[in-house]
Amino acid sequence: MNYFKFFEKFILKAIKRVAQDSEVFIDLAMHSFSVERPKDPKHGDISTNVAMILAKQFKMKPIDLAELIVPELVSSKYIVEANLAGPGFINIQISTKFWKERLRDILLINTKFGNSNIGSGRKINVEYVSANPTGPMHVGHGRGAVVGDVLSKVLEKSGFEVTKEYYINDAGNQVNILAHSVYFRYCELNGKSMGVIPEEYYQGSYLIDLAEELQKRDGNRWLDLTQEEWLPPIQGFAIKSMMQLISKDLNSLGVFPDVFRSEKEIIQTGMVDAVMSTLADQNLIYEGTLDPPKGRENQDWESNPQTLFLSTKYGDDIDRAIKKTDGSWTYFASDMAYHLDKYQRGFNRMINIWGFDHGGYVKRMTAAVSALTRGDAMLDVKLCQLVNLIRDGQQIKMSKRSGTFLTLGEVIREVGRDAFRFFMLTRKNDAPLDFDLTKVLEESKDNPVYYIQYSHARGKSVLRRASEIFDDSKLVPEMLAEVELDLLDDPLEINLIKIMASWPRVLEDTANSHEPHRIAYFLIDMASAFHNLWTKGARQAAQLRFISIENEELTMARLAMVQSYLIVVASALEVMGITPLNEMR
RNA sequence: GGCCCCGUAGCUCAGCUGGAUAGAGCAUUGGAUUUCUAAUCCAAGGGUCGCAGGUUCGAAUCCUGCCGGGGUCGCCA
Repeated sequence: MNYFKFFEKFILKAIKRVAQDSEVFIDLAMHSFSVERPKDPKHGDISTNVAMILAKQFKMKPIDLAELIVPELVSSKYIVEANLAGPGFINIQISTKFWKERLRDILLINTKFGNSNIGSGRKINVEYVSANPTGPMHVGHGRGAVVGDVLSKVLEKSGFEVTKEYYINDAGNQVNILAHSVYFRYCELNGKSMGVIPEEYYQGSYLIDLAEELQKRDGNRWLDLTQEEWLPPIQGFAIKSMMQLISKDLNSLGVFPDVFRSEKEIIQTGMVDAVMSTLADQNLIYEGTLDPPKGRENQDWESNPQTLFLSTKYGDDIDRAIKKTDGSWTYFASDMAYHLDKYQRGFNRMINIWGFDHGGYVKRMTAAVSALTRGDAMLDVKLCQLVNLIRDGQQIKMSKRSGTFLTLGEVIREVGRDAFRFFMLTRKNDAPLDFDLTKVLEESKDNPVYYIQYSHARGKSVLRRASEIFDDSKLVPEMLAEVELDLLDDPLEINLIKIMASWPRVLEDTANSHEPHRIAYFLIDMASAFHNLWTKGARQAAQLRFISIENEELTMARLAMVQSYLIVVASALEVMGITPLNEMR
């Protein structure tokens, strides 16, 4: 249960009663008041600006309206106090009874606590990574993979029917170069003198490995053929191998796309042609010339007429080319077809996770989606900023030539899946991220992964200790849900419970904003509240220790809280794709 | 030159889609160890939220214009 929504509904009812009493008609469909947690705890648990927002409709001063609302609120058994403050805020103190009930919710609903139905079963497509199958992925791809994967899990928990999708760019120039690069290495292996590898070819040694594999499989049968003969099969072989490599790395990250969609297939089945003729029917395609970009050197610019899509009609800055001079479709053209393909598969909500260098591409794609679906589908593009790799305080300069290129697979093998996933979400996606290979494995509170895992291990350790004293059957969540919880009354305890109770809200906000980093920050907050309590009990106030032999009732209440904590941490970690640790040794 | 993103404490960054006295970690200083794991905790100092206007009861948040940093700019994907 999202408790903010719960009280929002309650406030709404109170408003209705006040409106009735004062014979005012108010338009509640338009309500947009806030119900939030004030920064200052002195202002209560929740605070609403409803009186300020609706004052005009009531033709009253905010404060006068608030005074009418307050008595209505206090009638709830869950509200112990409501008072007005400042220019017309209503600050509400929620009863401890309410928080104790949330604790029971957690114990009974377990890891499904926080699940909601805001998606109401609607389909949504999350396209992520989509790295070109021309080489191994780097950490930047890993960031996109984690962002997309965690977002997908959040959306699933929020009642959407999610499809995780990877678009394979297996058509066009880059995969041609790939084929040539492999063939070059293949010829070298077979003793043909090839000279220096051309600069535009992919240089990486992984292609030598690939060529060796090819030779092992086929011997020298491709050697003396024409390009027309060798290119298609070798290209197919190379793409397939690269995709295996990429999938393997994704899997080791815990990322498993549901669908791999091939660009080549989309082109070959004629979807692009079909889409373009539809657009032509709508007069959205024309022959024209583009102006050269201003302010930079373009000595090679030739103003040729070309086939353009009228993306300016849908908010783009200029119209965009859809055909190359050789007559083939541009990447944009096939990407339009691909997005229509998604729409036709039933997705009118799409999220794309892209690298930051594709920022200039967003407007034309959202324009294309509105044109192709006549405004029925919406596309949200999330751009992930660069990841800077750092070791021992020094930035690792990535250069494919000098061989200081660290692939995603290598980094995951070094730091582990869980740490990598967590750190990828310690920044919002559009901020650059420093990834420090040394710090990630550091065992201290500077390292949020350890901080959180340690708190979980501590909780587990309490339960292990408890099971030496009590019967195990008493310690399972369902049984702990039955214990008397009123004995939990320390501010630190209530604070922890409040944070745990806000988990559903965090999930909802994340699902609505498409910002998975919020989960990471929530976990840090919650772990901090737990450590506070722990340390205080262990050192400053022995009466706060979770287990006190002489008071079984109190101990059971606290074990219920610890068990709840473990449940919420575990489910937040689960969403992040991270395995909670039971002990740190 | 056009477009997109960023600018918040000495450093790295949050800031709940417009709320009250702007937060956290690191660093600095001073404290807590007969423990359910000190791999933790507590306290203190530290700010013209890049600048200037605008919108309104109210702006770090929305709009406009500058300044600074990054990205990107026809037939690469």
